[in-house]
Amino acid sequence: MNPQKSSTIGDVAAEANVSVATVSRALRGLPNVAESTRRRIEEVAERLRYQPDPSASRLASGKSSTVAIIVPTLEGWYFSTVMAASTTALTKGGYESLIIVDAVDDSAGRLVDRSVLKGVDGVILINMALSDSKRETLQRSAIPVVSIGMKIEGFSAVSIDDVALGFEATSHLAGLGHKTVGVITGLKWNPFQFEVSDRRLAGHMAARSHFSLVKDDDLVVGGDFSMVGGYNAMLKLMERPERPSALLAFSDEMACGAWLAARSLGLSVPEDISIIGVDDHPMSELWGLTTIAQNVTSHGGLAAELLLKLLKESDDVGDIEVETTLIQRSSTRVV
Amino acid sequence: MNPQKSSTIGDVAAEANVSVATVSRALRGLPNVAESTRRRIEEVAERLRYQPDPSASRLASGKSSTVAIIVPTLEGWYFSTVMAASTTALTKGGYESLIIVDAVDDSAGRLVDRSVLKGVDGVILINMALSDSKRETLQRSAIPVVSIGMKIEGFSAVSIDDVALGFEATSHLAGLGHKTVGVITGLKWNPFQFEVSDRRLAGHMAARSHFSLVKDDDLVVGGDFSMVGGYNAMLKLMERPERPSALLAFSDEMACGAWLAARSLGLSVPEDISIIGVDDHPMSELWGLTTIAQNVTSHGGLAAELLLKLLKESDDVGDIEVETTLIQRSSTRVV
DNA sequence: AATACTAATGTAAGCGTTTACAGCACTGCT
DNA sequence: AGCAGTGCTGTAAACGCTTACATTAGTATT
Repeated sequence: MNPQKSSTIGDVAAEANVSVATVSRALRGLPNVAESTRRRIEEVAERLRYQPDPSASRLASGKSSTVAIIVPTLEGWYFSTVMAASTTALTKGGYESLIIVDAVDDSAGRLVDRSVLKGVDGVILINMALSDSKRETLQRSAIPVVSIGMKIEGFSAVSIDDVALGFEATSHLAGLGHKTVGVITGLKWNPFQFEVSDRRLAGHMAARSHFSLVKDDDLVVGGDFSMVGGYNAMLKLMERPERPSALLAFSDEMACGAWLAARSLGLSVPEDISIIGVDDHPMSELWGLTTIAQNVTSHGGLAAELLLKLLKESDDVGDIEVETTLIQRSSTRVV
Repeated sequence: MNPQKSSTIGDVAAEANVSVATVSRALRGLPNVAESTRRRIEEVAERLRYQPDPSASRLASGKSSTVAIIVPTLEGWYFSTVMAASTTALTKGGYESLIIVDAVDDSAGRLVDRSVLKGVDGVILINMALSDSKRETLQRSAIPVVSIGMKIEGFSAVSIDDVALGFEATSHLAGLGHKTVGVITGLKWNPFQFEVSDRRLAGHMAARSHFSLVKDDDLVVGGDFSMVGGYNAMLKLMERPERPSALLAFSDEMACGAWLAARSLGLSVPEDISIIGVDDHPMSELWGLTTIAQNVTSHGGLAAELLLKLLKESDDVGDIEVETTLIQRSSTRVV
């Protein structure tokens, strides 16, 4: 009936005829406890189904063994994949994952408001653009932070060279003879979070000049990193009198959405239009989509490991820049 | 330099010339504290940047304001979507979300092993089949649990009628005149987690008999709820001499993967084969995929709200069965 | 004016750990 | 025999809150 209070370290100590200190040491594998005592304590703990109370450990030790994973949204393949990878690595390292959705337009901001930061040992930021006040709060908290996908002053980061990526993708297209290339960016995605998209666009623009491509403004339209966004963006792009012969989408999901839009307009890929995406989403191979792979899973894992290292050694570990590679499949061809 | 110890409730109390008890009451909005005092305390707290230490609150109050969201995997649209919805609702309700990946093949099982359960006020299970020992552990912990997608004895659940779903999808196909319908299930998905897939299959089988459809065993092949899985399953299905004229895939992602496979074999949808999926994934509209919608987002939200209610009133709230609806688009047609 | 409430605040005992320090029983050395 | 060292264990003070209970002052009731 009464959900019988679960046993505490004291119960175990009493039952095993030792002090709580010894139980604490024994159960955590610390040295200086006789093998025989340890075994006895473990046996008692098992029998009593003793589980240390995390809150009490935290309060006493100051360590929570949990890290906050902060994301602007949970929607879309990118975020869930990175998060999954980070969580897995963190679990392996003995940490729990507290997930926090901190929409940027949420003016208050979960991050600043709540006392979450006092409850975690570290923070992983996934593609989070921080307002100054949030960055400051985070910095002042003095807990290790690693950012994924975006370099943020003062924190370690795992990222790619988005500018180079934009350039490379475009130059692939240019190399195939395309002069008019449309771009679907991620501008709409997050009002305060232009950065990734902007950098890729900067790379594209550089290539545009370098290869003397058509420079019209209406060749760039905003998506939101989703298939639906890509679909709609493509429709808009195709309203142009002179249709682009190639398309660069800043994510594979948008690229596939655009592909579907193209098809709905009666266009074939790559016969009528070449498409290149970014990510190397698992479905891209099925589509035969040419893309710039960025190994999203490893981003998440690397960041977690970086954080784990910071948590242990606490001296600053540098940034990691992950390589991207062009994977040429059948969605792009010479014009 | 020294990450200057952040201020405690004691600091605030001293600065405001009141006792810690009053500060505690004031900051938590409890009654019985004079407006003037409250304002003064709030002002001091603000100035000192005081944030209560969650571990200490938890230890003292016994409530952690966090709930564990337990999933077998984080991969795939379904899980990330449900999780996102739950997290959002929980945040709104003042709870943090601890995410726990408890792969079933992980014999030990995070759930049983670690003292996670002592650190949370509630649990949301997303499509988790529990071993008996895990269910027992959970039950013994006496904390509220709600299960999504699967009814589990002893816990509240938010789910759909998977058997009916399997029947309805099949009868839609049968109604269009199809006699040979292939099925892509989710068997491979999780070795211990056949249940959802099995129930849908049972519904399908019932319809198969009811409508006198072709009954060959090789009309049912296992996918893993992903596009890639659907693609491969479709390839396998099509090795059959007498090809099915219609396909039921237990998720939209698999359906689309199958669609791509069909195309790679030179088949058109729905001319050569009709396809129906399950979920109403956002991309399904773009494809024109006929599907049984199950409003995944609302599942996550409803479950969270159910849990919130349990957390408050603690009397047993019943189960919720969410409606599913057939959405007919252009991927199915008369044979 | 004495009594009974009520509202605001304070006191202090937990909550269940961790950990610095002390203590004790040996062993081995001089 | 005395002493230092070592290995194991116990004592007790934190950790930073919440909360039952006590106290005080002020107001209303008779």
